[in-house]
Amino acid sequence: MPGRRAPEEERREAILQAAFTVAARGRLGAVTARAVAAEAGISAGLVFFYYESVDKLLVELLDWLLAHTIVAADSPDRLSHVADPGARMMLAIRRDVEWLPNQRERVELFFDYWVLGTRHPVIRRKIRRALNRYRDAYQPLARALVDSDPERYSGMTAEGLASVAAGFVEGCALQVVMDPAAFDVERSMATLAALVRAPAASIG
Amino acid sequence: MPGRRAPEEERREAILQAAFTVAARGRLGAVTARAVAAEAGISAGLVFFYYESVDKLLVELLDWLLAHTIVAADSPDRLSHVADPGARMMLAIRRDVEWLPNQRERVELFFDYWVLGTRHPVIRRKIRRALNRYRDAYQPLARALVDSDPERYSGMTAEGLASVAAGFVEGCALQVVMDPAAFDVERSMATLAALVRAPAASIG
DNA sequence: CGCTATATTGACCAAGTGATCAATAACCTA
DNA sequence: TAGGTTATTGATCACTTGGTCAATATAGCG
Repeated sequence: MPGRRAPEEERREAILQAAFTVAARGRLGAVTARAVAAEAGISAGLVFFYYESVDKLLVELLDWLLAHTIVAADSPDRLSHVADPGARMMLAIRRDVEWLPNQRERVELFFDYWVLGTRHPVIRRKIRRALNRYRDAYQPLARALVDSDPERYSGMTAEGLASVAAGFVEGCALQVVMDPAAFDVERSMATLAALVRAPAASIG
Repeated sequence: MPGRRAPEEERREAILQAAFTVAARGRLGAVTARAVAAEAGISAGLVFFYYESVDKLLVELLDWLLAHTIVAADSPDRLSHVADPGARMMLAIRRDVEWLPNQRERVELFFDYWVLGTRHPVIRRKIRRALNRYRDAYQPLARALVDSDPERYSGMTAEGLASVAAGFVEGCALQVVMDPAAFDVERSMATLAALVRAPAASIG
């Protein structure tokens, strides 16, 4: 029954939503034109009417993903009442790590895209930027920490510290995706805290 | 020209080798029966004669990968002359991180398998075990470090420390695959060293 | 009520996939 | 040299994929 209309923007969005549903259910590999169309309750051809190729659809889905969920840049307010730079840093990391298990689907998708990005230049660029943005989000905190006692933190740059912090969270993300049952937020955070707290002057 | 024989084991191995060549060139997605056959200079059908399915071939390739390269369990001898547990730990991490850039192809493949594993139970199990084995390989070092001064490292378990160490290396692997040019071994190690060295009693 | 524009369909295509299998050529043995 | 064994081939099948497109039903407009 051709001809039935829907507001244009809604249709586009509905298709994107359907693509996400399919991806959440069966990962990126399941996102085919036909599968998305079936999920959206439309014909396959219509997918190509709104998105000229599956590739474009995937890129837009990545944009949607990055904009809506991946970047945990929201609510930095909860940190504002914590004065100590070190505690702020740890709290920020904890917040992100705690957030991972709830969003496993999306984290998995992100890794799918990440792998896809190694062959797809456009996606690679987007993923790189997202990761850089994520790392940079830690820099203010890192700088505050380093500046709070330059002598104590000599040899450590804000960039480096931010990089390690982001890397730690990413490592946790890896574990969450790989073996969700075995991942324990408290254990990871406790170890990180103990590691950083340890005055291991002999290490390195 | 059918009928030409080759020693059986050699043929199997040659096919596996061809599969790796193809995978190293075009990632896991490029490993099709025809591509492998072409690389090995044989017909497509013969691939199925030696490996009953492409799936089985992929699993065997993963085994080969894990056995031959991924696990950096070799040469723990270089650590033996380092007495200090902390220094040993750092040296072990450094050794693994330094090893990453040279093996980018294989690390990429490993991540391909890792993603594939989220849908393929057999592969998932193998990957999990490999990662656990890798983490566990750090445990003796971690335990020695913790035991060397229990008071100082109170609140830190050998398991947790090993997990964080492995996670750090995995994080570096992520960076190497995503943005090889931007990855700097020395910077990563220096930051880690500085982070651990910092007597940040206030953190956490 | 027509007329135009367009959103929508479903058939269709070419390409590529895993897998099967009869035919066959080379090998080994007697 | 003959004959059985088997490794090897390449054609072939069924299926899925991205993508195209003529046909068409609907909506909006006069």
